[in-house]
Amino acid sequence: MSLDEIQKPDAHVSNGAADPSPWLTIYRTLRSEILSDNLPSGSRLPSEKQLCDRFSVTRMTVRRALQALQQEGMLIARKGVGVFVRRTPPCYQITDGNRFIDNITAAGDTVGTQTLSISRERALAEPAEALKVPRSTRVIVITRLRLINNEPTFLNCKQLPAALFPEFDAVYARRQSVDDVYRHHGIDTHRREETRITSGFATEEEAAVLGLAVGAPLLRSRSVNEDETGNRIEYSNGCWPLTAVEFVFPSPSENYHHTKRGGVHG
Amino acid sequence: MSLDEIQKPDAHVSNGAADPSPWLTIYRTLRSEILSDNLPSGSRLPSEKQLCDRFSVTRMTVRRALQALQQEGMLIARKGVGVFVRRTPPCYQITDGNRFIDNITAAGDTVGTQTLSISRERALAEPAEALKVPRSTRVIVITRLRLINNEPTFLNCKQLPAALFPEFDAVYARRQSVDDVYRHHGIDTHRREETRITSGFATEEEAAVLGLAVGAPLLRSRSVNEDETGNRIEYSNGCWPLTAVEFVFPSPSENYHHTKRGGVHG
DNA sequence: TAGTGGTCTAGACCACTCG
DNA sequence: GAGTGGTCTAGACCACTAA
Repeated sequence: MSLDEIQKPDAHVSNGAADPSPWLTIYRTLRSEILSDNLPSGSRLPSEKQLCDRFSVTRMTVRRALQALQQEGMLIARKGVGVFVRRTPPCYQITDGNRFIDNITAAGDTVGTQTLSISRERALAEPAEALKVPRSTRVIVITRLRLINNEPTFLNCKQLPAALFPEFDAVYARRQSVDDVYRHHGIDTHRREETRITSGFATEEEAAVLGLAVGAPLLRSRSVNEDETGNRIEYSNGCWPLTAVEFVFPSPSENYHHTKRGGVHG
Repeated sequence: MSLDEIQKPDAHVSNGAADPSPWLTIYRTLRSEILSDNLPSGSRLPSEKQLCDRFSVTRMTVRRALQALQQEGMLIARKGVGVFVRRTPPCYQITDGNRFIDNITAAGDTVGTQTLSISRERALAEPAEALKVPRSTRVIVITRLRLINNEPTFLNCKQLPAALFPEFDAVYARRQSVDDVYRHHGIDTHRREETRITSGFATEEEAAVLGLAVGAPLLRSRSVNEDETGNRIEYSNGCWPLTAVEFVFPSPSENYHHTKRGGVHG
């Protein structure tokens, strides 16, 4: 296998020979029409019935193609309404160590924020461990949806030890900025302590806010921030549509690995 | 997270036999049987026809459930043979900056390697840029499948500037170790310069070697290694089944971010 | 109320694998 | 040749949305 094949973005496409199967033809046709902006972002596709006529197949065959495109995040269906082009998937580069907003705006894109919920809860095992506080410590839980160029692109949920930020609500209500909350409480500087990348599949809620199909694959990021004295101040959990993001991690350290006899480096 | 968490909207009715929808019931049933090891890893499921009888539905309904489980990497179908449980998905932690093998063996797992191909090619634009060599420079392309506990888990393709490793084949043939090739050519130490995490969907080839369904979501990692003098010696491209891996990136730098008025930190 | 997508049925033919 | 999964047909009923 060549590297080209590893990098090939086309998933379902097999040999470029003649029509392998009707649904694959429909898949490829619609996909290229979306990518060529022939079906522009946000536009509504012809109804399934109309697509049946166009391609001379039954609904189940059309739906097979639509389902694959939904899984990839290119289409989103709304029951009783229609099927819509979700986005010509751009891929935003997120460089670890930079602020979210700097990553995006540096490329000329605009960032928006919707605060979905703010609540107080008792920390569960995992966030408690990450924040180095006892379980059931009171935490502020804030869920926000980040929009890039007005497209819902990143769903984020932060947990902050409540004791550290007694005036969270007032400050956040005024500025909608967690950074401002930090500053207000005397934290002028902080750093990312660790980032973890995993993945999964969209729950109903995630799918709804991100405009994805339920069960669509997601990239999940989890990180911990600490202030300059090493206090853990934030546990953050977020998810992206699979195709929407590329994480860039610069050189993790200046340590060199010594090659080992008989070892294998990956 | 998975489709398992889908809640039926009209679940207010108390009759215990309330079926949300047949395919979702089948999905959940099979999924729990796999996770509970009732259907052990590697075992063959009853044929679709048998599942139809068991659940009293038609094949299309059974297949709807099987398709979702294939997409998640829990099942893999082999035409003309049957449907098999792929794995009770473990999640391997890969910490950036460590060697591949150290990451895995530290947790007590075993690592194996299958060399799939070795060839010489001319560098395409992207690897050439990453390696800081002109396009069409001769590179050694080596594709390997890494097995963890005898399960194909990581597909990796490295590109090395051919001029730097004139005796690649002889050394690699002897030891099957890229590290040994480095040492043989006087490179005793090297470091990861950058790592990028993206994702995508399995091509036919990737699906075949990883035992996944075509189009199943993948995590892709791309990295560049350099020697102690800063020469780029390796461009590496790999992919994992979505649920098989968690990437851990420790504190990227000691630089602190100053909170910015009106800024938002993500 | 008309149109949409979500689901399901009961068949069918095919390519593939294996004994 | 028997059994398997992959695909497709031509219907059907439902829940949902919008005019």
